[in-house]
Parts: sequence; C-alpha cells; structure tokens
Amino acid sequence: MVFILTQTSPTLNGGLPRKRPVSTRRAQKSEATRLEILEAAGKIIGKYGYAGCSIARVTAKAKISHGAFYLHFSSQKDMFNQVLPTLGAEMLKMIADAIVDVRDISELEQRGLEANFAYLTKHPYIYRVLSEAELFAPEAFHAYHDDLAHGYARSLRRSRPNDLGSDDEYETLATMLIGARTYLLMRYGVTNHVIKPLPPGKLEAYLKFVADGINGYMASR
Amino acid sequence: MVFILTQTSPTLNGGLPRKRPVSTRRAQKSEATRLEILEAAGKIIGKYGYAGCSIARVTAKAKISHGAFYLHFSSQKDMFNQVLPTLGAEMLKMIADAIVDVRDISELEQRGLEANFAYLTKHPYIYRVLSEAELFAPEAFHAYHDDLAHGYARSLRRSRPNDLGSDDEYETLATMLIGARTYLLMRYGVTNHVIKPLPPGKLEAYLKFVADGINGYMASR
Amino acid sequence: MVFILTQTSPTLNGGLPRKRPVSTRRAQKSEATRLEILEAAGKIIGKYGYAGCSIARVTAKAKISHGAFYLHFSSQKDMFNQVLPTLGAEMLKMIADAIVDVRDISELEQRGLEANFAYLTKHPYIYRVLSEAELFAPEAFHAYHDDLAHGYARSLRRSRPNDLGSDDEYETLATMLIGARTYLLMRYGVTNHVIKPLPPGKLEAYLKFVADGINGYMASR
Amino acid sequence: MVFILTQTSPTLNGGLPRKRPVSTRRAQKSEATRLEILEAAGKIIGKYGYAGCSIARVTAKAKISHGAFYLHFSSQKDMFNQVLPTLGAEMLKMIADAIVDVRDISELEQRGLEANFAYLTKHPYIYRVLSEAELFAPEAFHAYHDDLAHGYARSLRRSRPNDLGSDDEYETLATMLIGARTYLLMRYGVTNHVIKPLPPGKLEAYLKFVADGINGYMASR
DNA sequence: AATGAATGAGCATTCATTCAT
DNA sequence: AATGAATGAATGCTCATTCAT
Repeated sequence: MVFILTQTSPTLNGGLPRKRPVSTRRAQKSEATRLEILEAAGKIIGKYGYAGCSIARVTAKAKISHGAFYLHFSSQKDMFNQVLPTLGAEMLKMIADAIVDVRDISELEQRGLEANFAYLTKHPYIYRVLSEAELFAPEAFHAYHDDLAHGYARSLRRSRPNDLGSDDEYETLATMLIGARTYLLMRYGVTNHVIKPLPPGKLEAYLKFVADGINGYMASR
Repeated sequence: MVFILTQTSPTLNGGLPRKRPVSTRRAQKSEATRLEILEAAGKIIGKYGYAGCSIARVTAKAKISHGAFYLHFSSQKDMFNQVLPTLGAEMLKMIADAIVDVRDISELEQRGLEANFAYLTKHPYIYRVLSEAELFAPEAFHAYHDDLAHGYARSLRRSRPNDLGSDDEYETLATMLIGARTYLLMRYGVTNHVIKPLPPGKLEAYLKFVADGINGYMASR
Repeated sequence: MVFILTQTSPTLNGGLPRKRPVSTRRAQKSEATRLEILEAAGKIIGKYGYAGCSIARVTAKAKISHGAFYLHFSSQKDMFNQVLPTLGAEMLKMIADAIVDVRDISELEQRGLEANFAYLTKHPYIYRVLSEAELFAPEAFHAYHDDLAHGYARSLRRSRPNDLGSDDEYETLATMLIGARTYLLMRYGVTNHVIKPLPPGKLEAYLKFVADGINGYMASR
Repeated sequence: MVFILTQTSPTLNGGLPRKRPVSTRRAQKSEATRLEILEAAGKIIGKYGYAGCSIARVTAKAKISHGAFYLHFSSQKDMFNQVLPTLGAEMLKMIADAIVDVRDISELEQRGLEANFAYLTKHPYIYRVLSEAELFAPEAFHAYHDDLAHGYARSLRRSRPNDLGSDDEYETLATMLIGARTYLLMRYGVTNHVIKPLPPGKLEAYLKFVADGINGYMASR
C-alpha cells in the first residue's frame, strides 16, 4: 500500500516525506486511547472513588494492557491530574454556553445552575471526580476552581454593567457563591455519590439569597 | 488479681456480684485508651491525611500494641468515623459558647468566625480531619454538618426574634453560609493543609455579603 | 528506492543480481549503527551499571528506535556480550603496544600497569563494563580474561628468554598477577565505580611483590 | 498453662514479670526465622544470583508468607547486606580456626586454602553469594574483605616473627594474595557458578609463587 | 529497513485484619 | 486483656520482546 501510494501519486503531498500521515494516524490513535483511559478512569472514580481507581481497574475497563497505560501517562498521579481538566472542561463549556447572553444576575444564576445540574445528572460520575479531586488531584482541583471562579466573576461583572468592583472582589464573591451552591448540592442533592433532584424550594432559596446578598455586598463597599 | 478482689469483699454491695466498680475502672481505662487512640489518629491525619493514617502508625503513636487497637474499634473505618465526632465536638462547643449571647447577625457571624478560626489555628490538625472526612468518614462528616447547620440555624433564628422562618428554611440558609465560608477559607486561607490568616478584606466581604443576602432572603419569602 | 536502484542498473555486473555494493553500503551503515549502540551501551553501563542498561536507555542514547535494536542484536544479553569485546579490545591493544618491546619483568609490569591505568582513567566507563561483566556477560568476561592472560603469558615468556616454562605455567602465573593487581585496584583505587589514583606506594608494593614474592617484598622494604 | 506456672512456682523466676520467657521464646523464634530466610536467600543466590533472588522466591523457599519477610528485614537491600556477613562469618571462622597455630607462611597458605576450599565445596552457594556481593551488597562485600584482609594480615605478621612491616604493608600484601587466589579459583575452579577441584599443580603454583614471587616461582619448578 | 505501540509477567512493598499465645 | 507475628491480596511501576504498519 505504501509502495503504491508513493509510486502512483508521488506529488500528492508536495514532496513531504511520507512519514507524516503515518505518524499523524498514530498520534490520533494514541490521543484516542488517552481519552478512552480518562473516560474509563472517570467512570471508575465515579463508582469507587480515586482511592479505588487502580491502574489495573482502569486498564481493564479501557481494554488495554497494564503496561500500555504508561505509554499515555507517566504515573497514576499524572492521570489523576488530567481526569478533571479533561472531563470537567466540557461541563465548564456547557455552563459558559448557557450563560453567554444573560443580562441580569438571577438569569445568570438560574441558567448556570440548570446547566450545571443537567450536566451532572447526565454524567453522574463527574460529581465524584470533582468532589474528591481536592485530595487526589489538588493541582487540577485548584486550577479548575480558579477557572470556574474566574469565569463566574466575569459573568457577574457583565451582568452588572454599572458596577466597578475589582477583579478580586468579584472573584471573592464568586468563590462564596460556588461554596454556597456546592454545599447546598452536597447536603440536599447527593446520596451515595449520586446526584438527585434538589427538594423543592432549595433552588429558589439559593437564588433569592444570592440576589440580595450580592446587592448588599456591592452597595456597601 | 481480679479474682482476689471479687472474692475478698463479697458483702459490700449486699450480695450482688460486685463487678461494677471493677468494670467501671476498666471501662474508664478503656475509655481513656480509646481517647488516646483518637487523639493519636487526629494528629496523624493532620500530618499524613486519612490515607496515611494506618493502624501501625496510630498504635505506635498511642503506645499500644497492634492487636489492642481492635479491642477499642471494630475496624479502621470505625475509628475514622469516631475521630471527627470526638475531636470536632470541642470545636463545636467553643463556637457555640462564643455565640451564645449574640443578638444580631453580624455579631453572630463575626464571633462565630473568630471562634472557628481561633480553634483551627490552635489545633491545626482538625482542619484536615474535617476536610478529608467527607471522603474517609462520610457518616461522621454528614453528622457533623447536620449538627453544625442545626446549631447555626438555631442561632440565626435567635438573632432574628421577629422572624418566623421554618426550621428547614434556616437550615438551608445555614448550609449556604457554611459553604460560602468554607470555600473562602479553602481558597484563600489554606496552604498545604495548614491554616493561615485570610488576606485583608475577605472576612469583611463575607460579613457584608452574608448580612444583606440574609435580609433579602428573609424579606422575600 | 531500493527497488529502483536494483532495477536501473541490472547489467553492470554482468547479469548477476547487483546486490553486493548496496548490501556493502548497507552493511557498513549497519555496522556503524551497531558500534554506536555498543558505545551508547558502554556509557550507560559506566553510569548505571548493566542492570540499569535497559534497551530503552540505549536506543534513546543511540538515537534509534526501540525496535531497530533487534536488527542488530538478538537480545539484550547478546548486546551485553558484545560490549566488552568491542570496547575492551582497544584497551588490550594499547597495553600490548605499550609492552611490545620490553625486555625484563619489572619493565613489563611497570609499562603494562601504566598503560592500563592510563586507559581506564581516560575511558572511565570501561572499568565498570569490565568489572560487572563477570555477572552480566560471563562469556565475554571469560573470553576477555583468556585473551588477557594469554597475551600476558606471552610477554612474561618473552621477558625471560632462557626460561622454558610451559604455556600453562605462564598462564597460571598471569592469572595470579591479574588477580593481584585487580584486587589492589578494587580495594585502593576505586570509589563509586570511578577510578582514582592509587595511594603512594601501592604500585611499588605490587612491583616488588611480583618480582620476588613475599620474601622479596618483605626483604626489600 | 500460664496460670499453673504462676501458681505452682511463683518464686521460680524471682518475682520477675513472667513476660520475659514469652518474649524470649518469641525472640528466639524470630531469630530462627531470620536465619532461615537468610539460608533460603543464600541458596537462591547460589542458584539464580542476587538478581534472581526475589522476595517471592525467598519467602516461598523459607515457607513464610510474603508479608512476613518485612517483619525481619526492612527491605530486599537490607537482606542482601545481611546474607554475606551471616553466611560468610562461618567460613571466616573455619579458616581462622584452621590457621590458628601455623608458624610459617607455606603452612599458613596451605591450610588456609584447604579450609577455604573445603568450605566452598561443602556450601557451594557461598561462592556466588560472595562473588556477586560486590555489586548487590557492596557494603557487606567491602566489610567482608576488610575483615578478611585484616585477619590475613595478622596471620602473615605472626608467621614472620622477626619482621616489622606496618599494618598497611601487610594488608596490601594480603589484598594481593586474596586477589591472586580468587582469580585462580575463578579461572580454574569454577564452572557455572559451581566449585570444582582445581587442576593438579595450580595450588602448588600458588604456594610457590606466594613464597618467592615470580623469581622463586620460576626457579623452583 | 525501520518504527514505536503494545504486551504481560514480574517486581518490591504496604497494610488491615486475624489469632495463637 | 493484651500482644505482635503472620497472612496474603493488592498496589504502582518497569521492561525485554514482539509485531502491525
């Protein structure tokens, strides 16, 4: 096949060494495998936690050999630190998309929470990946929260066009809001690492509290 | 030795087998050992985390034999679930004492936070015991937070004498407040599992946000 | 490419398949690669020992692919057994050259030792290649020592023209001398696999002892 | 049983807590196991070398569980460093005993070599334990050779009562002699890690050479 | 000829728990 | 009641060799 290609169409790739396509194909395959491993790891973390996410379990689920794991990750820790960024990125994107055109805070919060909740429900294992990351993938955890708080802060600012708070003030606020909703979710919306709908009224409570808390916060500076 | 004691004073308690004092003494000793083990475990968790809190380390620190551990706890998990209730109770009490006579919310929050922070600074290992408990001692973690939210809710209600919110509403609010402050602390006040003072302004930001958030929350029901 | 070459000049060598020049060029290239691999292996053994001389390390250093290794050696063991003969040959030659025209034993010993020492100092990794070879490349090790003892024996015989000892007697003697100097070097001239100068007097001690044995050694002090 | 003992002979141990016998018994058992492990390791090293002396093999041979190994040694390296001192001590003692009353060098050498050879033949695996130790248990190896050279030097001095050489001179000499005989043994007396009798004449060659060096060796044939 | 992804057996070490003493 | 030796499954990781491309 290679022979035929190089004979029949020697000019197709403009004289480039015919190595590229091969290595590109390989690189794609490799990247695909890397993602499969991370998906497998995510599911296993969802079920057994990071502590139960042994290389043996991951490779069995990803249907690769034990040794192949180390072609894609330098260590278990390395993999742990990639699970959240990879699997969490999509969630962040979904949330960002959901709030891209909101104009006031309650819309922001409502849509953001809905998108967040929808994603967690659809990909139930993400919740555990995220909640245990503080311990097992601290770098990823903090990077994730920096991102989240940053984006949140930007949306908050956009939703209050006349307000002139500093970046740090908005990030502080975002941090508190994330904490409040995380604890609400943890206390009322999670059983055995599985997300369930919040009891009626909780979400509204959060929205109300948040709205006036912010007004007061901003007014009193 | 035991035999002799029970034999030499059979009449003191009117013919009933006079086991109580002895077993009481034993029980006291046993209880003391149990507490020593839990203290040791607390310190080890503070230093190495629950994951590094092996029975070997704990028994070495508590100066008991490996096997003796199982006279006091049925398993490692059992011990994990007792560390937080035992060591955390004191902190809860300190906080409760600090806020027992407050009359308005900002005093409540200020004093509560100060007491909390003071305790964590004085007993640095508690922070890790608490923060990792969600993962390694989930039952204890949730019981602790139930307690905390409950007490918090009661204080909130007391600080707003004319308000008629339901218990559940106050607990929901307490949960959000705990989340907000926990995340603030985690993001700005902890490095390498060690508490450090919050940057200036963070605490005030929390107090302001909290005060008006609550007012709005309560007014709009 | 190969195809084209063999097709375009079929007549040059009178109809015989004109493989030779090509395969010669190839063979040369192959031989060069083989040597590069062995050089790389030598350096790695010098630094990490045979046990640390993995195929991965060697191929990385020789800048060839992992698989290409097996085009030149049938196994790791095979390579191990070729490192010493290849890299040691030069040393043996240097020593042989140094002693080619000596006429008495003390000159023989002095010059031989100096040449040996000079070579080891200049190519520090050879020492480890040699000293660990008994374990990891036993065939090569024994072949090397056969060679060494053989040449040594011949020089000894040449330095004693009137002596009629058998070859075996001279080889036995050579073996003992090699052992004596090797142990002297090992005990007094090597730290952490690196050759350093012998303490003053050791070399002279060896020379005296060798000449006259214990009696002479003791008498001549 | 314990009860009976403490009742029937309360004075036998003079009031000492009856814990001692138990822990002594335990300690003896433990020591016995430690030695069994080292014996097993010695045999395995004799057969497969240090590189093949895995904990799995050792514990299987010593009929203990995998984990029990670590009750007696802190690591594989720790064990490696104890094999030679433990198994080699007996050999050194046998040699020392054999030469305790010699009065001249040739007797010293003859008896020492015979004892050495006899021991190696009876405990064939020691040879490999010793010869590979330089690489796998360097500390033990050098300690062993320091001991050996030291004792050897003392014997040499004793066998030459009128001689006033320094300790260092005698140790240097001992080192060369050990080297010479080791290489003789290695080259003529070992096949596949198994000791076999030296060919006739080799031992005599060594004795002659040692006494008078090359000159004597050659003259006395 | 040359590549490098894939394999899978092997390794040292840890540790909660049990149980004979 | 108290001890601590013993168990054995489990873990993360390495590496010589093979083989599809």
